[in-house]
Amino acid sequence: MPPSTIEPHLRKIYARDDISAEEEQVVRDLVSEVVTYEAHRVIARPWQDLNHSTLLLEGWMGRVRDMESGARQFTELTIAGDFVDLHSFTLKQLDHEIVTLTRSTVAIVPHERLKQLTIDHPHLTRIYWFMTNLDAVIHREWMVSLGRRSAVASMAHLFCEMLARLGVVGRADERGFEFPLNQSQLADCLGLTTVHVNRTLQDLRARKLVELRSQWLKIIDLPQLRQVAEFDPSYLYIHKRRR
Amino acid sequence: MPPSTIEPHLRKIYARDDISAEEEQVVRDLVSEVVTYEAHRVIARPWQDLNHSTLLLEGWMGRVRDMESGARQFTELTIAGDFVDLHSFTLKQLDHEIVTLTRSTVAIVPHERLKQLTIDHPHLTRIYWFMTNLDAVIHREWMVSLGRRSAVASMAHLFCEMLARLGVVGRADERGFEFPLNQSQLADCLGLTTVHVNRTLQDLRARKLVELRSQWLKIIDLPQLRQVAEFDPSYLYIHKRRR
DNA sequence: CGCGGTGTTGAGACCTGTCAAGACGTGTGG
DNA sequence: CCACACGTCTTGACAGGTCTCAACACCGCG
Repeated sequence: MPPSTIEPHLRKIYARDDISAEEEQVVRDLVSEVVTYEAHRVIARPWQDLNHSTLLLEGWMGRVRDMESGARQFTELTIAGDFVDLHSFTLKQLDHEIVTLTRSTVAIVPHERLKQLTIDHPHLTRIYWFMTNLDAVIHREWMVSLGRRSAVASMAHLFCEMLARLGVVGRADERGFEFPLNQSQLADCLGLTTVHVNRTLQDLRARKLVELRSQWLKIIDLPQLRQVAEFDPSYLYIHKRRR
Repeated sequence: MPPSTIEPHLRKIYARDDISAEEEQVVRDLVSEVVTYEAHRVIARPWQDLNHSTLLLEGWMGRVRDMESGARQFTELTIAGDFVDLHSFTLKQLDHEIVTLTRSTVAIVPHERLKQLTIDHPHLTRIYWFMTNLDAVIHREWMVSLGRRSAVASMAHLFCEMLARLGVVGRADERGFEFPLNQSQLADCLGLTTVHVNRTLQDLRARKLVELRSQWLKIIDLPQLRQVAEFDPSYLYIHKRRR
């Protein structure tokens, strides 16, 4: 496991904008403490009052909506460098759970410090505002998958998305990446059943696009995978632009 | 048609936080001009550079993702008082189209003024940041519909959502509201086909929950409708809280 | 060695999609 | 005032993707 530092978060920022050395220090000083959680823990429950946001340094976490029927829908997967719940700063309470998918190390960022940031650092404020807007962009892409893509295409799309996002923080290359979700969790991302996820995975494997074994996603034919997914990475806004 | 003013927007704000008289004036001064568009126009295309955001004063607009195959997915419906693309301020370009569903009057808000807002008015900045986070909350609710709800339930849920949101800006009561989408557009919101939307609408009508005729959604049995939808309005954050 | 979690398989049902045709309705032009 | 046209809504028959339920296999771990 790489050391748990704020570097991936800075890489995520620098992929979208430039910040000064002073601003970088402000970002580092947002963190009040660093905590490690075991895998499969619920870190925050819906409608609970929150006074800090959680920046994921290492591991995988997710946002899940639970339904009365027992059905679940993941609404986002978060990886090293992502804020898991930056939106809790303005929302104060979340509409979903925050869970760990693997053992995870996080940095705690008190909302009080974010509030001070909105007073003293308009540029960083715009960058963090951008980051939550980026979450919404990813949400929209998932909506397209859930609403309009076939099971194969949406699964392929998810793999392409994670490859691109993990690439930004140095956690993936074109051979593959660690993918810690089981088939049931994958089903809850894609709006499918476990059984169908299993068959879809076999389909992707039979087509010689990817293989998922023991938490590792092996990419066999990226160009074809992208084509099946109709994947266009533009929506991840991986380019610098003054915000 | 009610007069096109910024009042619905202020109502939307006041439903979530209080602002001072001075701040209210700042909000009013964000607007550089007011424009009216005909129905069924594309107002902004994906990846086009934008230097202003669009605040909807009157009418219905939407955000749509177009796919190569010709399939479409609406990702949000916007009504009087909503910013259609506040997120374009930090994104600079959008990942989707902006279209008018009805004749619409909008206020143009130059990004330059929003940038100045982030420098001079941290509280208003947090409120507008909240507003884009609210869009993301609605996105998550749609993801749940697209991924985990049946056709009947997600349609019922959409009607409940629009009732609640329109209520905030005084455009609906418990008898119903104007609903200008045709069945094909409704299908593109719900991730269904037109044919199935037609049958689902008949289902809701047979159950004596709602009737949709000539652009008017008549609500017959709201408690039952909510139950079918498993609708819980908390996610709309319709309560004041210091942001 | 047994156990719990996870992955795999089969058969059948069901929800939603596809395709195609026809009905309705409103505005327009002759 | 009628005829027509176009968009929209409706219907039927059938196909197909995904779900359900149940059983079984695999595997790491205590």
